[in-house]
This record gives sequence, C-alpha cells and structure tokens, in this order.
Amino acid sequence: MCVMDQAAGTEPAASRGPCAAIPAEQMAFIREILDRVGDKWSTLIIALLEDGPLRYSDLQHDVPGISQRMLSHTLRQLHQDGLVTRTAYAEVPPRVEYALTPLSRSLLDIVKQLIGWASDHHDEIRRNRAEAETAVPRR
Amino acid sequence: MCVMDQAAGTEPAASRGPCAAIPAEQMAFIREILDRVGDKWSTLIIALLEDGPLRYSDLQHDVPGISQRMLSHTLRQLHQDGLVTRTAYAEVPPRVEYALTPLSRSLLDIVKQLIGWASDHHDEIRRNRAEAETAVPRR
DNA sequence: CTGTATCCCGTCAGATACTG
DNA sequence: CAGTATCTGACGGGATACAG
Repeated sequence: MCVMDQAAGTEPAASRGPCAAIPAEQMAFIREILDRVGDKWSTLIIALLEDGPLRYSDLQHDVPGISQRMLSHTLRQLHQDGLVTRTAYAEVPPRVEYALTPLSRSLLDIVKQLIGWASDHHDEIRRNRAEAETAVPRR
Repeated sequence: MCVMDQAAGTEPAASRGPCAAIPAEQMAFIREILDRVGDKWSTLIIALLEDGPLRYSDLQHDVPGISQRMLSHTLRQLHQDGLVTRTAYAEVPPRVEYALTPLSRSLLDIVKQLIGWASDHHDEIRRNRAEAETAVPRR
C-alpha cells in the first residue's frame, strides 16, 4: 500500500514494486502544499493564530526573527490560499486582524503534531547530526 | 493554551496575552525541523520508503523531477539526521539501500497525514488562489 | 499602525560532465 | 550503479526607506 495512492484513493497502476508508479501530478501538488506548509514562517503563524485573531504587530512581535517583508508576504500567501482571513477595521490608527479559517484549522491539528514531534525529537536529531559531523572530520 | 508551550511542556512565562512570549529557542528548533521536513524532497522520500528499503536508482525513478544532486544531498541530510539508514553492499555493480529508522517512522505518521491533507484540500486551495488572483487583476 | 518598494546577497536547485 | 564536481540562474529572505 502506497501512501501516495492511499492519500488520493488512486489506483497503484501496478507498474512494478509496491509503491512505484507514483502519479506525477500527485507529487506535484503534494510538493506545492508542502512548499506552503514547509516555508519558513507559515506554520509558525498558523500555530500562533490558534488561540484567536492577532494583529499584524502582534505577529511581528511574537515571531522573533521575521521581517516586515516576510510577514506581509507570508500573510498574503496564506490569505490567497484561504488559510487566514484578513479583517481591516476602518479606524485610526488602522487595525488589521488575521485569523484562521476552517481550512487552516484542519491543518492546525497536523501542524501541532509536527511541532510536538519537533519538540520531542529535536535534541535527538541534533545529536545525530553532531555525531555524523565528527565521523566526517572536515566534510 | 499555546501550542508552543504545550509542545515542549515549558511554562508560558505569562508576559501578555494567551500565547505570547513564545520561547525564541522553541521557534528556532521548530523552524530547524520544519526546514528539514518541509524541504523540497525529504517528505516525499520518507513517504516512499514506507514500504521498505529502496535503492538510489529506485528513488531517482520514483521521484519524478529530482536531480541526482538533490537526491544525493537530501539522502545525505536525512542520513546525518538519523532519519534514514544507508546500507552499501560490497558488490559489483554497487548497490546501496536506504531505509527508514524508528525515528523517521514516528515522523511518517505525520507526513502521511500531511500528504492526505494536501490531497484532500489541494483543489480547494487552488480555487482560492485562483479567485484571489482574479480579484486583484494585475498584482 | 500596517503595510509597500527597493536593493542585495546567500542559498537552492537544475544541467551537465565526470569518477569509483 | 551510485554518486561527486562545477557552473549558473532563480528565488528566498533580510535591511532599509518610504507610504497610506
């Protein structure tokens, strides 16, 4: 059983081996989603929005290393994909709030698992990496 | 309750708001793991290895667009992080097999969920994005 | 406050050629 | 078969300045 096939419910096409013949299209949009989810800031922002709407400045403060450019850019992407809502209040000073959508809430569960996994295993991975480096003295 | 805090079991530090005061270190290694998991090929390779070890050439064939360079690079990264094993057989012609480790198996569940999510929602996202583009005629 | 515009550099990643 | 080496263009992403 191939995870790719299982995922979309397509047939294995039985070319050779257990999981071969991955539908190239499948790959393509998996990669597309992964690029979005796996980009530098998206998951962090989604995780931060779990507890309720946040303003631009909140996010800028809560995500330590992010630049204005990247925050704007990421939010715009997320908004275009329907993963966050953007609500601008006609006030002065202006206020804009970003919030999750049902779509991103369904992603949130997975994102949280990923973050949990990262928290549980990051030191193990760091150790592994350190060992590997000492094993290969100078690259 | 903040997903960040919950993830590592750290205290919220109670600076302001529900989820503020994200431990910057937390962010750092979450991002580190995400960079690995979310990079262009890693998750695909991990998913493909679910059903058993695969050889270099198998992977090259099964991951449509990957170059030799990126396959080598990704496998080396994964190996260094302890996410795949590399077994070289002293034969001719040479044969090298890559397989998952217990560590990456624990990741696999999450990866599969992510792929499943991507499969379920990619057309919705594509539609959202298309709408957003038409709404903003020329960027 | 909430962004956008510009500059700029480092890394990513493909193509191609070569090696054990 | 299983990679490595090198070159190169594209893009991500930071800093800064400016705008609504």
